[in-house]
Amino acid sequence: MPEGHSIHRLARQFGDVFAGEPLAVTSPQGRFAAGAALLDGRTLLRADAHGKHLFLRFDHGMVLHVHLGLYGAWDFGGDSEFRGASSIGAPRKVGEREVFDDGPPEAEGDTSGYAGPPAPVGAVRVRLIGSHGWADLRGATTCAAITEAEAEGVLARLGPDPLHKPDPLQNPDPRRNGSGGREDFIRRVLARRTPLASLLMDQKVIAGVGNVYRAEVLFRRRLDPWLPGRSLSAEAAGLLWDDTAAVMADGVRDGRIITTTAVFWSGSGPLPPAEDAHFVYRRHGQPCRICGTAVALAEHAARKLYWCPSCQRPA
DNA sequence: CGACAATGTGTAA
DNA sequence: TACACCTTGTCGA
Repeated sequence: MPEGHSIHRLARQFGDVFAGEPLAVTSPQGRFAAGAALLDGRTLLRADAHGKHLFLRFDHGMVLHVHLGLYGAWDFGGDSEFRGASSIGAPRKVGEREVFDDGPPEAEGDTSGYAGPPAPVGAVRVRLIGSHGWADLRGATTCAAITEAEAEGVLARLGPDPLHKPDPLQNPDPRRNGSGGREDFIRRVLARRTPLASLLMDQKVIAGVGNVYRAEVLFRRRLDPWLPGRSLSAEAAGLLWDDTAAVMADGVRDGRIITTTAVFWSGSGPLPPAEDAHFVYRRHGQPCRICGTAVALAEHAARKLYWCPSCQRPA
């Protein structure tokens, strides 16, 4: 259920909370037992996200590669120190649930210990345990212990990620840094007859966009989802990339997909409630927030596509 | 309690 | 295009 913004938050969370110390790695469900054994006791060096893929890099060169798919999720918990370092402070988000122990570790004056993870509920594919917290993974479509070379192979199959920093010093690979990615995206869109609705869901064209951002950014740019990519100007494609990057960066900050701020809430006040967070996604039959026309719904490549047939009509 | 949908992808037909 | 994957929340009987 998560789109790229959730995975970037998860990478930050793992880097903040689990990096730098040996981790106990197990597979309570058993399905990942062999992979867990390859990682157990190793120190996490860093956590990276590209699109919807998460890479946890360990000190012996192995990488835990996770893709949450449609309904995968991480649960986190730990002691007060874990909670203080946690970058996930907002209420529950899909794809990143938090469960904190309610016990009184502080009363015992012992911050190094915590009650520990709860007994596994359901199918916990992998469980990571550090000195201050734990993480449980369930329902992921991919969970594998791979080599760095294999991780490079995964990255090579992905297009540019708009959440990557455009700073070429931090991100020397032009294929992966934001500015090179923008040009790459424009090139790939203009080269194809494929409808924009399909191109935005193609992880080789732009990595990290899912069904919600797809619908929302096309609306925000007033683009007809059925337009062929090659019918766009380079400028229009560039603006589509820019708006996607901006709205996904908000998603990383907020822990939610909210695309209507700055339009209805002026951007500085409290965040809008869930029912007002989107322009068209899951608003089929309801009036468009701009023009009042009923939001349309179509099944496209086995996914639901929402758009405003009036606002998003070709000029 | 069962049916169904869900912010996704890979594989087979 | 269809289905498998395999989990959870929601809704209706």
